[in-house]
Amino acid sequence: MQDQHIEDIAGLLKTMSHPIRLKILCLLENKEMTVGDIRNEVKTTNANVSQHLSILRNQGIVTYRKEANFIYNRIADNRVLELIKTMRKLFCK
Amino acid sequence: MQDQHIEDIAGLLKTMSHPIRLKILCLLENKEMTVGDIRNEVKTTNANVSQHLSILRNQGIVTYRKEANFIYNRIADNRVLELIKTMRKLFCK
DNA sequence: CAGGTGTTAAAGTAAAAGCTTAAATACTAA
DNA sequence: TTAGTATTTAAGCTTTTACTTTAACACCTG
Repeated sequence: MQDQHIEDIAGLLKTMSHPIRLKILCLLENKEMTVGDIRNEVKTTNANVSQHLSILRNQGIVTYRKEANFIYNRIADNRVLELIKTMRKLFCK
Repeated sequence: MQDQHIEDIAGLLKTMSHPIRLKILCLLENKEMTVGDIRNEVKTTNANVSQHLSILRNQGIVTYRKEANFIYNRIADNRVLELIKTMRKLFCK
């Protein structure tokens, strides 16, 4: 594996390696959610959820659409969805 | 996915998310290597490689055997091997 | 426009991670 | 035992990460 791939994948894993962010990704696996929706599932503040979403967006993992004054977040990268599925298969038995 | 699984997987990803550690895991994919072997591939100090190996061992990802005054490291968890293969398929095109 | 809701941004602090250096340990071989 | 090689440990320092709080911004509705 080339060093550039190593760097890229390490960056992705780092982004995914925070429990709150990983949980957000799992929550978004099959649906869109707003910041408020997510905050109801992950016990922390709105601001904190927003900060974690910002990290996920910067990494290109999550994107969103605006509607009224809600922002609906969803996973933007199908490879990440595949990766999550693989991890569930391997580690959730 | 249960919260405990989220925590566990996040911990695993965190361990794998450092470029040096991820590279070590890729190097160990098909063979055993000593600290010195690894240090030749990863440009850093012996002590630093040893510290990263210690983290990988504590996580249960890497194990080792002693022979003379060399220590041969190898991957201990087949699920991690699977995960690396999946990542290569998804992200190294 | 004014008030309310949802989201983001900025600043500060505390905790964790990572690297370097130097010393310590473990083993081999002369 | 002594010297040499391989690896580990510990301490110190710097950088990064994470959370909290507060203020700001965006959009809707009356």
